[in-house]
Amino acid sequence: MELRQLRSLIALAEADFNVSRAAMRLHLVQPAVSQHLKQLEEELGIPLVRRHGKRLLGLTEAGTLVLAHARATLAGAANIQAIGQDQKADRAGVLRLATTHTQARYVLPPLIRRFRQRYPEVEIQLHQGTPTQLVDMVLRDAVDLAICTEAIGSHPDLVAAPCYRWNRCLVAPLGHPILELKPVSLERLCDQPLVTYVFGFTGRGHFSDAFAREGLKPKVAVSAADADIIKTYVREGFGMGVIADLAYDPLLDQDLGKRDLSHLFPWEVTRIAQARSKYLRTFQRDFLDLFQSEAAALVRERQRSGA
Amino acid sequence: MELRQLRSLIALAEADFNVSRAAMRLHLVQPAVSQHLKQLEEELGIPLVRRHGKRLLGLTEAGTLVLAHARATLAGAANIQAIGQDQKADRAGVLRLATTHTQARYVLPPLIRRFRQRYPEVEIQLHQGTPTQLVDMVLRDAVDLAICTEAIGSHPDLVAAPCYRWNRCLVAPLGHPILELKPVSLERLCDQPLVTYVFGFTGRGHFSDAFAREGLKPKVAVSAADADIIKTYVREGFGMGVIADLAYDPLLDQDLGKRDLSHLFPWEVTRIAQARSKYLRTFQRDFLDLFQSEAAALVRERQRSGA
DNA sequence: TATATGAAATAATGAATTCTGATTCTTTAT
DNA sequence: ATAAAGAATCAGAATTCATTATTTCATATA
Repeated sequence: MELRQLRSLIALAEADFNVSRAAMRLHLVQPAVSQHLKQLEEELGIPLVRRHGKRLLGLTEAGTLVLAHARATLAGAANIQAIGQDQKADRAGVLRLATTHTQARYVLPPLIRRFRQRYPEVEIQLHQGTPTQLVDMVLRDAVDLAICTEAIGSHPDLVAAPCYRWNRCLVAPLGHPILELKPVSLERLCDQPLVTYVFGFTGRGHFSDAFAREGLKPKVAVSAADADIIKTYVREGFGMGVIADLAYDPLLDQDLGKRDLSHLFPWEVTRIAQARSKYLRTFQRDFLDLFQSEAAALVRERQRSGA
Repeated sequence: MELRQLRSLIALAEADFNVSRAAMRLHLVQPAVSQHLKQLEEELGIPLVRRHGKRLLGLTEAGTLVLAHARATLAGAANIQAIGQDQKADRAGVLRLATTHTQARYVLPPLIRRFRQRYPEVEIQLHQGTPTQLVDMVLRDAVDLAICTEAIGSHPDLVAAPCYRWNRCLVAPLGHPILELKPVSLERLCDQPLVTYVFGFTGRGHFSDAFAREGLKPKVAVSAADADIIKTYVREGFGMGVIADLAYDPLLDQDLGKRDLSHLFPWEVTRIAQARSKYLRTFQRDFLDLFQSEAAALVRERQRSGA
């Protein structure tokens, strides 16, 4: 068994089992990938992909298993490469982060700035996805670190460190009656249409639960994956917005009023996670430390000033 | 980077950095291994082994890191091979168990017998070691499963399933006064010299703790790694023996009297553990299940009848 | 149904690699 | 100082690998 054969299998899976396309990605030629797959199947003695004649359709059951372990194996090889780079005190490299929109937009920028000052030669890649996708990305070693609020923390192959907590706030166009209401209650939130996050995103689970527990049903007019879109629809008059408190920008959102809602919903904890078996390069670990300490301070500061 | 280079590095470490010997183990010739190491160091750009002229002395710091990840990487490759074997419904293979003496001698035999009936073509390897060594063996993928009482269960890269609990009993030559004493107490155990397990073995930690908590200090005359040796010294009159209740054999130990001590010491839990990222072949998983269910029954039965 | 097209397998070639055996060079032990 | 053990070096043979060219096949289209 050779690493290149495993690479071909993975490329194949990521290219929808189009051999030519997989070969392109690997900077190889189509017959090479065909041969790798053939060799692998011959050595293992079992078919890894389902076929119809010459066309590859997908993985067999065994193939799925093998693919997972092929990923783990190559991740091991990548770790070794990383150790080499690291020990050479090479300050160049790539930092692949996966986050949700809220983090990328409202929390990360000042931290990335500081990080870039320290490591100007490191390329920063920001990947986005739903919390579930983020977890998947770290596990598949498609990214180095995931910053995420939900679905993380429990998986046995992840190591997750808590960073800071946040809650929701209500935003509405200035002059909107809800802004005058002294204590905003869950009932009042049900009076008028809401604009908030789509399911599976940024604490939407706990949001819905809070209403369900009281037997209430909010009228969600529009739901979106990120706060910018939500604010846009709020400005357009579709309803009151419920977004993460982090996502209210005192400067840019002066035309929107804000009410804290932390007495109505549970606090969410944002964590930063890595794959357990991942070797983090020095600058990657530095980013993790930076994020854990500075993000916490930053968010606390912002929550105090904005409240 | 090639898998064979990683194999050479590992063989090197396991052959005390004697290149020729490492090559032998790999069925290669000395220059091949030399080259692998050189290639690896060149690709990574860092020295992996410390040298004195041409002699290799040991790993550098980076080398230690790389070695660990090399093991993980090859374990991944081995997993893939195992999947292949398994899916071919190949009933042959190797089951590598690591246990302490007590398990191998008093618990495993009937289970191994049953397992062999089911899988006559599987070779069973019984490795022995201290609990710490056992953990190390599973983590290094030197064995498939470890059966062990201490030091296991907490490590994040292990999955451990509890199987049964046991406690200690006292053994002494027939006619020994302690055998007549109604309730044996910790104080009485301190009256005369004891023969029991060496430290780091089979619950010796909890054994010593129990005395320490009462401010007592037992007179341990002889300590040994396994119950057979302990019983031998008891027969020779060196003192009273304290061994695992499992290790008293009603047939072979008729010349020794037995007293239960489970009111004096905490129960120990024996677990069976595998590396988290390990793919277990069907027969290996079957053994695990067999052990978990049947060993529990067997031990309960033996504890009842012997008590 | 016949045909065209896109895609995978096959085959042959040439380049690169990997292992080996012989040899030289060093270190360590006597 | 000498012998012995062990590691690096080098050249050659064997193998492997990726490539191009070609054939075979599946699917879409007329």
